[in-house]
Amino acid sequence: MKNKFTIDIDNSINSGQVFLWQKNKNNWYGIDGQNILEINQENKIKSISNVKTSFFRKNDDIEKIIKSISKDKIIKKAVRKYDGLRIFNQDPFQCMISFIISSNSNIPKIKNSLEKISEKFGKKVIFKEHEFFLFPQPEKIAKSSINEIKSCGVGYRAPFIKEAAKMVISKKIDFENLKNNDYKEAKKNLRLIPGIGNKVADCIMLFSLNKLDEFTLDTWMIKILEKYYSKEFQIETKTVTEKQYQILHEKIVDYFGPYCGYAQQFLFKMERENYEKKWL
DNA sequence: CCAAGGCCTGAATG
DNA sequence: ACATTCAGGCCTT
Repeated sequence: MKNKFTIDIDNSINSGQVFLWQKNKNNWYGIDGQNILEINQENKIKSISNVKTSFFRKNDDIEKIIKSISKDKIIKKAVRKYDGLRIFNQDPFQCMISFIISSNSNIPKIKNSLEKISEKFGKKVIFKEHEFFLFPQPEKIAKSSINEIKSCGVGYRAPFIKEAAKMVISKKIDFENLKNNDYKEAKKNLRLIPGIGNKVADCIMLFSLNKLDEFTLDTWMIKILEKYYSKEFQIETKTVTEKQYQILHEKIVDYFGPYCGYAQQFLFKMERENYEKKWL
């Protein structure tokens, strides 16, 4: 019997937030930084480190969150249809690299690139009789050459990736600080990293820095706003400019409230399924 | 402040 | 087959 506290693992993994996951028979296996997670059919979670993980955000009061974001028919429908969809709390470094790679790309390709990066630079480990590669540490990527990084299929993003890793090592970017920063401050800092603009910063903040009060405005979310929310949020320019992004974002946070990140995830999932887009 | 064009790559499209 | 387009953007002009 399904209830509000049951996580729908398949839908949550296949919602554009994580990429290094694979299903083997009935179990899901995923890389999260230096950890590997296994989820079986009964939603039992095991990790290679046996350290308690907050990956599944079980402390979120999901009932309260759902109530809070359920402002209209559209979002209510999405919430109902994708009942167990949850946001994960990822390793920030892996999340940051993932979304730098995501720009101007698509899910299968992002996954492919991240797998190559893990294989090339990450530590090989055996877990549950399967071979995995952990996500590489920042140091490893920072001292690699641009061409080595390029060989993972990331193209022009290679120098961004290297610089991002260097900024983490030098503490110009400190994830623990960013977690304590508010939305605006964290975003300002993240955007110092090359390859991280509005959209990428928003993803990193929602998926790894506990910023539930963000709403990512990628092409899909814009499409959704135009389709279902044209009265509430008018988009004035052809492409969403810096200024427009800010104005729109503020309006949306006003509308959906402090947990609007969840609203984004439900709407995104719904619309992508409508278009039958590919997942992992 | 806004619009336009280039950028790696590979899957999809014609 | 082979060329062209396009995809969860970013950055520079």
